Amino acid sequence: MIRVVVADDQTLVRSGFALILGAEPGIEVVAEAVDGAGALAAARHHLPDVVLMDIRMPGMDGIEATRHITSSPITAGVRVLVLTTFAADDYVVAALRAGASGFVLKDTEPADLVRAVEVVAAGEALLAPEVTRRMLDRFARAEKAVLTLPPLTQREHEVLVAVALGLSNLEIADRLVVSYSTVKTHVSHLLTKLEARDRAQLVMLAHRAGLGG
Amino acid sequence: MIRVVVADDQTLVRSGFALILGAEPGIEVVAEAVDGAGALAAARHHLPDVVLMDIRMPGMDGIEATRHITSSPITAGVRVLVLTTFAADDYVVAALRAGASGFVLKDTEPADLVRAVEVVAAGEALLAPEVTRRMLDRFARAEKAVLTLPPLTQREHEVLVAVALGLSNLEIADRLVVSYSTVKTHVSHLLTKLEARDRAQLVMLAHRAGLGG
DNA sequence: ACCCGCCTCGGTCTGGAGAGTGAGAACCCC
DNA sequence: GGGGTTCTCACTCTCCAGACCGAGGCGGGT
Repeated sequence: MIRVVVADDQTLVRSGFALILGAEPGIEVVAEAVDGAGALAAARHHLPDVVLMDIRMPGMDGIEATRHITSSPITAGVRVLVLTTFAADDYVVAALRAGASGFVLKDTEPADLVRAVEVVAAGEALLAPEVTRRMLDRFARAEKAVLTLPPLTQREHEVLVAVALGLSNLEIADRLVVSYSTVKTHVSHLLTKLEARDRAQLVMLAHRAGLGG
Repeated sequence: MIRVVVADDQTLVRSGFALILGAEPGIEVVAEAVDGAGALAAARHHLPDVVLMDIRMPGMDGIEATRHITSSPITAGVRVLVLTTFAADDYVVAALRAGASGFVLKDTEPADLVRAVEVVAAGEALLAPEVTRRMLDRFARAEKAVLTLPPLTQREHEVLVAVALGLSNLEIADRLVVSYSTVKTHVSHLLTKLEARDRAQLVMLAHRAGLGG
């Protein structure tokens, strides 16, 4: 039996979801909440499998409540399924950062809502297709932003990584088991190839290229 | 009518998927391919709505083929739904970077596979629950990884940002309209506070703290 | 009035960074 | 064998980075 808490400030919406879920044989709605604080309290008290959380609520909003639930050891294991009307980017990202396990739109078919609850209760995550598309776009854009480095030799690449870690030439020499002079040669080549002036710019470029975390 | 190309090197698997999809009223399998090159050729020739793409294939693999399909203007609009046995992180990330619109596991129920094809054909994106979970974890980890800096004064913060950009002390002095000596003082304080040895480490720490892009 | 933190500036001194040059060894390709 | 690239190492020289010192102005808090 999947135990669910439904949190939404709009009575009609909340009742509707509770009815839909309650009608399902394997699902039981153990509590309802009208704001974030209530949702948090219900989560702590009932320790449900899933909290169906609206984002826009008076007082503590759904994002904040989600953050508390997912970060508190007391409510560890309680999954949050976020509900919203629009798939606005800011909401999605904020909800994901807050630790939400799912993101579904309010115009979802009842059957899909039930399925989403079941999936999330099983420990999986699920996003509405529109939301997934937006996330993938973000992913793609984030990846395109990285700097592409000119072709570097194997050794130069290793030295660049070491430089990006903040190591001195002497430390790099020790790390790669070569002489101090050799390291300086490689660094000098890197400065030329990457059109950098000093190792500080080298560190910057390496990080922008995704080499240093 | 949704037109689909099925690409998989394993004959049984390929035929199975083609049968499942072909049996659906709204779906038509227009071509099959046994490797990445064949998938790419079929995509260019038939311009299907969806290419069902296996990752592991001889010669050009599914990732590479996906990259070609999504980046070529000829096959613009052709969606790629990636199929795999395991939700290995590297595969997922690589597929997403390559521009895949979906990611489903081979043990998916036939009905869910059909649904995935329909969703992807509609221009949306869809990920298998396990895959979504992994992506969310990545998201969460990427956010948690940022370094928290010790309290810095306003001026120190400005100098740190400038250092992170790769500027020299003289350039920073010009940028902030102060003397060279003043910049050195601030930098020296930064080195002490952040427990860094030189400005290279300062650049690294600044980037890890999310100050430099 | 006093203290304290921040910002400002100047001085000296040491060490490492980086430029520039030359050169030997290993490897691959034609 | 000759030409190319890469990796290796050494030497000189210049210059900035950074440590360390002191000091004045300015604002807030006791």
